[in-house]
Amino acid sequence: MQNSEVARYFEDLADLLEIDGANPFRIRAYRNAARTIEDLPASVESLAAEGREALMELPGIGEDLAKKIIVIVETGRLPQLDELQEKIPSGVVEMLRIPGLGPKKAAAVFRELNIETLDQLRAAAESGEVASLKGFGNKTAESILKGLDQIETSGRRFLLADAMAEVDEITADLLEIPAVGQAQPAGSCRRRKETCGDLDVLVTAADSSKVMDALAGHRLVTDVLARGDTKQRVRLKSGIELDLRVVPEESYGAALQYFTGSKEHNIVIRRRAQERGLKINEYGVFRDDERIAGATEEDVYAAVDLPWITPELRENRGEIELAENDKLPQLIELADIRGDLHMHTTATDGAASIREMIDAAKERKLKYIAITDHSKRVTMANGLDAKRLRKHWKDIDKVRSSLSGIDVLCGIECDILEDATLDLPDDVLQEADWVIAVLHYGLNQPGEKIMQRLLTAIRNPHVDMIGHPSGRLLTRRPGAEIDYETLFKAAADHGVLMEINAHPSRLDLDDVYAASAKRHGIPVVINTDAHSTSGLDVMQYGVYQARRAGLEKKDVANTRTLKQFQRLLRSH
DNA sequence: GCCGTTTTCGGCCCGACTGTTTTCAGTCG
Repeated sequence: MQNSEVARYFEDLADLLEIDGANPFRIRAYRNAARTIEDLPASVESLAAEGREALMELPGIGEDLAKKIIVIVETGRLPQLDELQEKIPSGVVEMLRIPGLGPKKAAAVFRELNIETLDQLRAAAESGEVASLKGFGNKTAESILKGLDQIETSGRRFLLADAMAEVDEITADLLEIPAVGQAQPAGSCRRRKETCGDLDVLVTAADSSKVMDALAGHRLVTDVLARGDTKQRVRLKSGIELDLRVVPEESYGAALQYFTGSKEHNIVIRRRAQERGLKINEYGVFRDDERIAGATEEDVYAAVDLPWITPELRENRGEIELAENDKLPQLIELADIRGDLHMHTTATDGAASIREMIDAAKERKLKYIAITDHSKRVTMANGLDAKRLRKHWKDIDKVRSSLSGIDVLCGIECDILEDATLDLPDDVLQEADWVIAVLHYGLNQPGEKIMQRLLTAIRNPHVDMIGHPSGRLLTRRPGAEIDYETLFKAAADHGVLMEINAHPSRLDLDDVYAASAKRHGIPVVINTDAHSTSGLDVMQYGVYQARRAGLEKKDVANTRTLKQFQRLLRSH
């Protein structure tokens, strides 16, 4: 059973308990547990097999939750969840997705009006029944109707690359306003999380109404959802929502820290403040009523005896302990990248020729690249069979011999077929400078079969790297069911590298598993998987993901010179 | 439900905005 499945039980239980009016701290305990399990690099199922004590080592998992996890893993059910689902119809849980309608109101329409589905809710909102409930009114009914329309289209998450493009444009435009001092994006976007649910922008301004007017009239904005003295919420044309916060200069650092999150990181930071007799809010760090810090983030962290922590690490996954012991990693930067070892040309589904890709790589100051077109199984992309591949390599060789300033490897992105064989014979793979093995098809196969395929590839002596290991496409489809512990152990044994695919829809390995690969001593390679010259520009997103995983320059193989890289390949 | 260099009980981060309210509950981030 996948960790995310186990986590789902506790998320669902927490939702139901909220509607049921349970103790909020108990609900939080379930949500914390869900998150811990979700973020766990190891398989919670195998941990459960070791017994209760092993599970209780995990933060936020006590005796009761450990028992529940074992029950879930062994039976596929959770009795408490079954009972509550019996009591509360699934339609009532769905109501929580309506903005402005939380567990209390969902419970009210269910209990008072016997409403069990979203359709019934719509009818009751239209008839005025909802508005007549105590604590409800016409505005609430209207907002429910609007929310019902909205959840059909939104509620989704957005790719980091798309979110950043929008929030950066808006931030730059706000900075043009004379009344604005500082401005920058915060939230998950600033933490470079692979997807963002909404956008946050923080500004300092003498007159907040001028800033809010400007935002309301911005070309990307369609609706103003809420507006107060310091906070405004708008919806963009793309459907994503954006929060604007206006704060005074002396609070800018505290607000930036606060609105960058993550929530989990901030809870721990605030607890540290409490332990020191301090209080942190978005206006500053206070001892009693006296502000002792707040203008910069550095000051806020210093107030709780910590060095500044880079936003990418702020997930409460151990960064605070590292900061405390002065062990924060020196994270990799884009400028550290020397090579790009995954890209396509017109030989298969790329838009640019060999020569164009090489020139574009040189423009981007890359010292070496690998051309890695598809193998024949990818018919849609005009994948290469042995004969065409050998001809392609000859073409590459011709171009590279006439060029200086960049090294070019003759590579291949070879499919791992559904029957766990490779799409090209060994004698062909042997001739390659660089072999990436990947899953493209049959991603829904059972975990065992998937692992058999990956392990076959890893054991093949010609395979150098597993590309986009899970095959996921963010916001569109989940990845294959992979046992990462087994995968990484095998890769470490056979000297096979792991990719962080930098394409904004992939970012695969993800942050949690990239960190795990590092712990297994496996060098990670960050590649663009470019299908055009501009596709080479997504390297930045792969670097963000690597930073979120805590990777340093030395952990990423393509920060080395080509000679060092090839030595690593042979020795590893 | 978890957790403990003040605690095995009694805490658990903190504030803005909205709508329905005459002082606050619910929701959200």
